[in-house]
Amino acid sequence: MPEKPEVITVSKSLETRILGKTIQSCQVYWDNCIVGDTKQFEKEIADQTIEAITTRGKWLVLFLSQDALLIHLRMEGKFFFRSHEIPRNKHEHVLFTFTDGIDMRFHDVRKFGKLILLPKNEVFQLSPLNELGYEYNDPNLTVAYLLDKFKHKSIPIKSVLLDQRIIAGIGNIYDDEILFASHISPLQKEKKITAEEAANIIENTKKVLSKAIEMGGTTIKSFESSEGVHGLFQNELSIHGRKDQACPICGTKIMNTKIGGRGTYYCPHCQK
DNA sequence: ATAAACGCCTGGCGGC
DNA sequence: TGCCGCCAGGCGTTTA
Repeated sequence: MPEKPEVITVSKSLETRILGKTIQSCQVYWDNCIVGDTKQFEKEIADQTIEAITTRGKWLVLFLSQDALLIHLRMEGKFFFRSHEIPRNKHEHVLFTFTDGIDMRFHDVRKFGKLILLPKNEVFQLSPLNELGYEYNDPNLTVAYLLDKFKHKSIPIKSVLLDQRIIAGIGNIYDDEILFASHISPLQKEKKITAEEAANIIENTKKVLSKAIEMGGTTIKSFESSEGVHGLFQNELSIHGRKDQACPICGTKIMNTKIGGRGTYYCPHCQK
């Protein structure tokens, strides 16, 4: 499930493939992945050139001649590049055909991904980007900010880190890794988090995500970057996916449970 | 007002 | 071997 590091990997990959290219036409084969009117989307995006690519939270932001194209990969969204002559795979739901005859194809088995076309000059002030919290490396992400956000609620810290309105870009895998590195139980209620623990969370959020970005993200079955290049961070995961294995610090058997409906891995000895 | 539950989706897996 | 039911899981929507 692409989180910030995987989205950045895809973004870099797209830069090398499509920057400066012009979209000749666009065909949508699954209406529900387009937010707004599909026919309008197809018509509007034609003849626009890809000028820049960035990310905000887990969103890919493609700056075009007139508009910004926002893409959320959700669970299994990815891009493939194919000559326009090659028949469409059943999971390829949107085909962007460039003027050089190459398609960029949005492939999404689970059909959870979303694409939105918005005016580019105000894209960060509009929904959904204006609802996102700070990026993992934003200097505004401080202990005071987190404690203020935590103050009135009583949900587990695990669920708080998944709340994109507070910190944008953390998903289920890095959430477990950040809490393990911080020695905090995912079940800990957020309002009981101390200033020292909040500082740990911030520090480890930066550490874990930076390292993962450096390594190209985590390759699991549902993530593959657009050129088929795989990330390497899966070899660095300390806790996520290691049910019944020994904790790398104390050797205690790693627990797997559900918190807020999400599969959660933690060490019951190291994480209090 | 907040929080839990549901719905969207399909491939893969365990059980029989 | 084949079929069935269940699960994963981000996030918007609905219900409690």
